Amino acid sequence: MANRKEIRSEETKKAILSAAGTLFAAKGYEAVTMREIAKQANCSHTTIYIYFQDKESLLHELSMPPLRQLQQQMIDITNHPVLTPYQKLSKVSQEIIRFCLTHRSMYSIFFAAKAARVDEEDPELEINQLRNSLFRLLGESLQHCLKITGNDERMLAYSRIYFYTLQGIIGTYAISEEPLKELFERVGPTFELAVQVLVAGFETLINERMNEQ
Amino acid sequence: MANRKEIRSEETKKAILSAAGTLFAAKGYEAVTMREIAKQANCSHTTIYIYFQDKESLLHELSMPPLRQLQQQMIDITNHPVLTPYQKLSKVSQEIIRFCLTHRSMYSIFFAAKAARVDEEDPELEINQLRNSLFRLLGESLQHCLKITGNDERMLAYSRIYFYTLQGIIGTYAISEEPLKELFERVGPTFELAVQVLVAGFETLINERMNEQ
Amino acid sequence: MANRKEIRSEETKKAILSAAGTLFAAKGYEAVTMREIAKQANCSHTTIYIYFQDKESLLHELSMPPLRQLQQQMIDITNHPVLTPYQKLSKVSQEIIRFCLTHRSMYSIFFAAKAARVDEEDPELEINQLRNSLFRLLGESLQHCLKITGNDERMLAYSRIYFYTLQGIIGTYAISEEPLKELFERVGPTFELAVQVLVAGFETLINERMNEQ
Amino acid sequence: MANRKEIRSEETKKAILSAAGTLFAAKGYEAVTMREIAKQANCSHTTIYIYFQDKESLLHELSMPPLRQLQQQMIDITNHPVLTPYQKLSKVSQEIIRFCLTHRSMYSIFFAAKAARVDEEDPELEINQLRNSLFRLLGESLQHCLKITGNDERMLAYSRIYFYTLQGIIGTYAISEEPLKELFERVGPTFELAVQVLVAGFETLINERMNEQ
DNA sequence: GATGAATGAGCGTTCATTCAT
DNA sequence: AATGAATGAACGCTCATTCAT
Repeated sequence: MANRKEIRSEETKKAILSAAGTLFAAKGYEAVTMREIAKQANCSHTTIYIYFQDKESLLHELSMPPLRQLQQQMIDITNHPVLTPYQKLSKVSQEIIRFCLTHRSMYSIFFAAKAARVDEEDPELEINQLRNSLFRLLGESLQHCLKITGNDERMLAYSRIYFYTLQGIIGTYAISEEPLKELFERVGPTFELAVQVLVAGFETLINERMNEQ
Repeated sequence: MANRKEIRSEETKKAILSAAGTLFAAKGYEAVTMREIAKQANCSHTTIYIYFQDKESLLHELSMPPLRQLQQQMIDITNHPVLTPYQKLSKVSQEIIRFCLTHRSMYSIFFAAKAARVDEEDPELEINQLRNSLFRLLGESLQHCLKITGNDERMLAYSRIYFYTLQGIIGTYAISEEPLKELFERVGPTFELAVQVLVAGFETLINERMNEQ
Repeated sequence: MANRKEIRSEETKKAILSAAGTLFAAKGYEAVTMREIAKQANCSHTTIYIYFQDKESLLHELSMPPLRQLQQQMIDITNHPVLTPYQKLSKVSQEIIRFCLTHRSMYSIFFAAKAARVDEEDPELEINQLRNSLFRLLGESLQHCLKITGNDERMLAYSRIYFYTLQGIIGTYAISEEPLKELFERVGPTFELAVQVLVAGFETLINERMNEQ
Repeated sequence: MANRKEIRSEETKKAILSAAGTLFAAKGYEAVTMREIAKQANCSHTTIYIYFQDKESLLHELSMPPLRQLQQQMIDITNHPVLTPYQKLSKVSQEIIRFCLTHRSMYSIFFAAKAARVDEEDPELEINQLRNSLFRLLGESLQHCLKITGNDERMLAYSRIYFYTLQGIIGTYAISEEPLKELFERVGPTFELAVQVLVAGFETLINERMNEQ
């Protein structure tokens, strides 16, 4: 029965993705071998090549669903009826941080400029679209929070600075082996404080500038 | 003439260092092979072993002199008789950023936690000492700027946040291929603005807290 | 058919073992490279790593079965109901010689003191156990033949001398390229004569000593 | 002055030979590198190639003088006016053993069949001549001791057996790291006993055979 | 669809040896 | 005569990938 086979096939693919995800997260992309993935997925290493073109494709495909999930979370927060703009920005930021540290090995795909492989087709475009969408959402969230209208250079600079700090938080802990839970207990409040500091700083500068004029 | 030989030899060594530096910066230490370095340095891969004990030594030798230079610059700025604490912090930060982006790949050596391998000897210790010294200098500079005395938890959190942003700036551009000069013309002012924002933010929070009490 | 594949696989493994055995015997373990073995086995050098963990494992796997066989032969001879002690000693000695010259290079594994690396695990232990067992069997055989009871210093010296001669026979011909059959036709009787000479010599000294007392 | 230079040159060569001798003896031929030899000889590793064609030549040249010395010792013992034939055989054997264990790494040159490199010229011949001479001296010494006249097959077999035991003694301890002095204190008497046993054995067989006839 | 067998390219490193001076 | 610089070949080994079934 074709149906039976399809189900079985889909299961294998999922097993591979799951194994790869776990291993990439645990040891980093480079340090994981195809045979390791195969062993954890309970299949032959050659089987992986039936479903995925190569190792990199695996990583790619692996990163799409959680990215989409993150996107949805960010949209949900953005559209939340009750939260204040600041709360939205803070929550969105926390989600991004949490996501990136949960998928340590993959975050490089969408945060690193290199990820944009230009020689690829639709799937490649999709990940770039997604990435751009996330950045836009974050930028808008910041903009709402700062109550700035228009997309002037100043806003661009603020967005960048905000992004730097986020990137720095993620980069600092992406390589650590500390379990996520402990990590957040230890420095999670500092992450929230960082948002507070940045927003306060932005506002101070905005006010100063208004007074100057 | 022995001189001629020595010059030639020195040139080869420099060519190797230069090639290694460029490649490490471009692709990261792990991803670069000795043969690649040799090809770029226009020599045999075995020649590298005449001048350097192994791949790691190459990286080490490559990173120590600029690190020492950076340390000196930071000390000079810190001890400057005229500059205000804020100016010192800003300048020190700019130097760190400039240094890390000049030596893109190597910054991982002292910014990445991994570098601190305790089972090594003096040379390894030296790099760790240097690193600690740099962090301390930066932390003190921030502390002076914020006029906080004592080393409480709040100061630690602020230091961390400050560090995140720096790390983020560096991480964001470390992988880009953009020439340093252009890069600084384009976003250098944003880096300065980032310091301004952070300091303003810290001060706002400090004041709020004082008013609360 | 899975069978077809299995057979092919088994053939490859055997080809590798055979090639390795021949080469080790001809040139000695250290002097043989994996690529040489592969070439002689008509496969890629990487293929060897499919069947054997590393070079040492190859040697190990190559030497265990014949060693076990030798042990069994020695036990069988020792327990033989009809043979005289002298005949047993002679036969046991011949088997050891024949074995070592059949597996020329590998004899170094258990005759060379180096083999006894204590930092290894079970497999390594097994080969050491085997070796000890062989030596014990040989020693006991000599002791029965000489009708010496107790394990005094004299017996130890005699055992050593007996062992030297055996080792000398093996060492002399281990490096020769002469086919085994021809070799035994040519000097096999001399090997038997050597046992005769040694036993006669031992007995003479034993008698002399008894008369002295 | 040519003389001055020649002396200096000769000194360098001697230094190299001395260094190589020490190192070969200590670590074995294969494990010693040309650079090591050069360092110990206080010269550049390229200098070695001025005096010796390659590494193997070094070993070769190194083995000639001690071999000649051994030959002289054996001749002296053989021609000794007072010693009995048995004493001569025993002494000659002890000298061979002592020599081989003193020059552990080199003994393979003249005891191993491989040493006879056929593609070489006079020097090669010399070492072979020497080797043959040593074997002849030993054989004659044994023959005198056994009082056998003529060179029949039986004598050849006895010579072989005697040689096996010597070879075995040397082979057994050539690979050990035990200092020579300790070694001889520990098992030197056993070496003498071996000669005793063999001679006694030979004599027993000779007598038996005479009685048979 | 799935797999075991097999491979070529490549890794860091070492070495004896040659070249230019 | 002597040397530092430089090299090619080779080492054991790993890996992602392809082939034949």
